[in-house]
Amino acid sequence: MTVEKARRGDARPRAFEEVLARIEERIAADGLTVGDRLPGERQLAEQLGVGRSSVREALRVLETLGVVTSQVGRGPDAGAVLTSRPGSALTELLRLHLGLATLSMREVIDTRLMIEQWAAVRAATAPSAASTRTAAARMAEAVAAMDATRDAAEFVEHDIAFHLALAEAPGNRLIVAVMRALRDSVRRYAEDAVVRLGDTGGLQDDHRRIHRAIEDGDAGAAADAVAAHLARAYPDPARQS
Amino acid sequence: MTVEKARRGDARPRAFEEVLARIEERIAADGLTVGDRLPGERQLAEQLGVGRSSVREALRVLETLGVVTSQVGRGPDAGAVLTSRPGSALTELLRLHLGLATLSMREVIDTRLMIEQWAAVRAATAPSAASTRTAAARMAEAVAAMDATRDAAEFVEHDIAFHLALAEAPGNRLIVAVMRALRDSVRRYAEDAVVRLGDTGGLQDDHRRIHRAIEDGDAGAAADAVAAHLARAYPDPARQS
DNA sequence: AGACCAAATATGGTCAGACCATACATCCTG
DNA sequence: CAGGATGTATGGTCTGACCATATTTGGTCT
Repeated sequence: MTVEKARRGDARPRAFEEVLARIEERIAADGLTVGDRLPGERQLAEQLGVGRSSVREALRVLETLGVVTSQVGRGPDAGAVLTSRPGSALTELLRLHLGLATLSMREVIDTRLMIEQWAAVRAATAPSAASTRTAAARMAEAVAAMDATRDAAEFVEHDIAFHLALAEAPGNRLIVAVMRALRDSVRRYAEDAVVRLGDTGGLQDDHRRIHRAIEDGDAGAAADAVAAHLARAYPDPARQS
Repeated sequence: MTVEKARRGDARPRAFEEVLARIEERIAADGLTVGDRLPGERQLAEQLGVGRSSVREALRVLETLGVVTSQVGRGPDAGAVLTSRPGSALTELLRLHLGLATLSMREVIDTRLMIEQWAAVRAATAPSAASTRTAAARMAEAVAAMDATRDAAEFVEHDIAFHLALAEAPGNRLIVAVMRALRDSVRRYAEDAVVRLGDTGGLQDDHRRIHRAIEDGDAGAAADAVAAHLARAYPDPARQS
């Protein structure tokens, strides 16, 4: 039968969605901000005329999205507190969709290349900005730390710090959050890459080249250095440049 | 029994998190993919030795992250089905964090600039690739549709289509998902921008310039055109270039 | 046979109530 | 006044029940 099941994707109002909307309204109306507390689950349920389980599902969604965290017990810190962790949600998102093969590693690597090139160009364009200075200092520290270790896992940790510092240079929290999620989701892959390469000297040369280009304010060189680095660490079989 | 009391900030293992992990394992082990069904809530609860409410909270998380959708009723399509919608989660994430002032509009606009420049350069570098051809055609359509309307809301709809087509040119689903979320979260802001500008001729000139640069394979011109376009649509008071 | 309608059933959605574990608040004792 | 015992508010979890929905099943009528 060629019957279209049609409209089943449409509005099916669920109680927890209503709760979600009401909580959002409340946040906006009361001007709640990070650190403020929401009413207790039982109280919310009564106020909104729903069961406590529906309230809990709504809070679970907010927690997943990094907007609240829940603490048990009693006192000022107990209950659902507004927070701000866009990063954990992004990380979960990437991890799960990578697992489902909805996203490929190549797409993740390409996205990293986009972000890091952008950040490097921005940083090199404003080499004396405060955020660039901080980032450059942390990048230098990370390079030194990578020099000082022979352990692959430790090397990767400092490598992550290096690239995260780079992404933080332009001072865009959204991009930092995305970058952090990307790095977390490819952490294991990165270790494999280090082990496979064996010699980390080439990677360190790249790191120094990136750092120097930013210090010199040479945006073009910075972009090239980042591209060369990612091409070395994650060679793309499909693209031969 | 290994008693670790778990200090305050440590992992507080919750039943639904265990369920989440087990479902993930199951997806990986059974090689489940988009379209496959998970067992029913009651069955899962029994298998995992937890209450149904805990299973439901786990499923709510997965639904929030765009990994499953739930359908009521009976039959092959009922129950929790694996899907792939990273976009809706990203949109919610951005909307909520913009509401909480965790992210600023400027950061969102800057991220858009990054993505669109990257996409334009990629497209211009491979002007004859299939994905670029498709994208260019849709961009041309969108430009024509914008020419044909005087309604701000309708203009914005086609404008979104134009920019989304641009982002899709390189064929990276992750970046497309991010771009879609960004556009959705600034939709209202975009309408205001159009109304404020009054004349959409300049925007259309930009659109044509972007499209032409891609057709001509001129990566530099494409990047410049995108930057000029976003600077016109969302002037940055802090940056005077 | 076929078409149509009614009952059975599987599924998610929701609620109410109970109980536990936790962690601060309060009170009582010495 | 210090320190422990008790109280209590909070989230976490389970159970059981019922509802709404949508398919499946089976029976009945034409």
